[in-house]
Amino acid sequence: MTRQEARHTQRIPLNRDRVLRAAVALADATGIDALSMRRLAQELDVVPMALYKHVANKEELLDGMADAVVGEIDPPAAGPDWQRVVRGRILSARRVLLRHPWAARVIESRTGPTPAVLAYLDSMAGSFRDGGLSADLTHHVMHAMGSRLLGFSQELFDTSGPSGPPDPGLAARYPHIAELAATAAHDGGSTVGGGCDDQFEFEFALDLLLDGFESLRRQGWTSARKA
Amino acid sequence: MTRQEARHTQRIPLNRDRVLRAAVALADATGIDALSMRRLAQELDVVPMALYKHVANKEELLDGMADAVVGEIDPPAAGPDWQRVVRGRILSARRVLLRHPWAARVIESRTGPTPAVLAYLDSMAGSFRDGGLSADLTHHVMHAMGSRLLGFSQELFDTSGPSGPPDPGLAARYPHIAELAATAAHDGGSTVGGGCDDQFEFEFALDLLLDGFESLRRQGWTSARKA
DNA sequence: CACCATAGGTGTACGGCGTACACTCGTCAA
DNA sequence: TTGACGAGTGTACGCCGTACACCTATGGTG
Repeated sequence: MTRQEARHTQRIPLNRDRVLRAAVALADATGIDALSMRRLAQELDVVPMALYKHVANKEELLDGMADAVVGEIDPPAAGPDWQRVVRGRILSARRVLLRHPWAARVIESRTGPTPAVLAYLDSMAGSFRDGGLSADLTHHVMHAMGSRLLGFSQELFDTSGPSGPPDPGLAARYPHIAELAATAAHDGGSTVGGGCDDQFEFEFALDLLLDGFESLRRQGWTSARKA
Repeated sequence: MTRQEARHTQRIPLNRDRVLRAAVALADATGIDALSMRRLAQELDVVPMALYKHVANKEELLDGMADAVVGEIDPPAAGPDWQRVVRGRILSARRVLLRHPWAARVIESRTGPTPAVLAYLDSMAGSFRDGGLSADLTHHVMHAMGSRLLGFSQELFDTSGPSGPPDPGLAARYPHIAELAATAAHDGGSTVGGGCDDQFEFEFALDLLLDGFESLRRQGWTSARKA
């Protein structure tokens, strides 16, 4: 077998899809900060510049990765109860985001919305409208949800991790936070170590918002502002 | 005047505070992406490595910048109505964040909470507790607020910018979004161009959440979960 | 068949980044 | 006088994204 034949048989040609797949896998495995064009090329057994035949630049690569992730979200389930429909889909989005922890930051960093995100938001707006919310209310509701629509928990800092024993000095400086941490500590649930039950917190906020929206819908809320 | 005297008189010695101040100013002026150690050093008329006598590395510089910004938030006003107190402080935080548009991303990207952020959160937790919310409820409420506590609007994409005339093809592909954009377009308010009234949207979501919290407080809500 | 345009992969190179490390030099205590 | 020390310097290394010129196999056209 000549070298050319060997190369011929073993090497499937690159294409945009394979590049994006590999990028997502690499980000999953090593984190978004470790994702460089050079590293990705190496993973694909190719010289870095080869990637540029399939994506214009790194920004476009990130766009494609964001779209790939958003495309993993389940389609909306049918049903008469709009809160259930929306809730279910958002929790699906959250599961996707948990599979790809880097994705939240990437999606947020896109300057404009990518097609898949637009499609998702459009479909989500449709769910609200189908549920009987006015266009006016739906608009503000979508804003109020913000990135929570895509399952971001948008915590201020990462509550996971080792966390270890609480710093005693910290309790003195930040008494209220210490008190909160104490209440969180002595209930079991899905939180084994020290942290909070992120899933509970997410659903708590989500349901609070959805209930608020439904209440506004029932009372025929309309934005009072006009020129 | 000798060269030494000239140097002596014109050059105030660097210190951590001056470095942080300059970094914030530079980020305000040119954006966070344009902030590099080299560029910052140049701004301070100093060689890049000089900065490392005052900050350990770039991450610590960003930590310091985050703390500086959070430190600009007004202290809590006193008052019997906890919703007013919290609301006022969050709107102050939002004003600060609008002055430093890069700050949201920087704060979010910190791996652990910085001291100023901790102090802010602690004080905020205190406001909830003073308002009569239980430690339990306060805990979940803080999570539900998430980064909104610091005034992040956490929109999915930037609604500012030129935006221009709406793409007609876009309306066909995303009919619900087009409908929402239409409702947003034909009301005046503080939105002159095409975009939404971000301040209205922010306060809408904020008040919805605060009202929800107060409602839970009144009905003596407690998290039902236990081991 | 000969030809050549084209698409995909290569190699080299540039400018920018964060920062390690060894240095100089002015100040000040002993 | 000396010697430690803190602040600023200079050089260098290994990353990064990517412009640009190049090679080469492929496939349509005369």
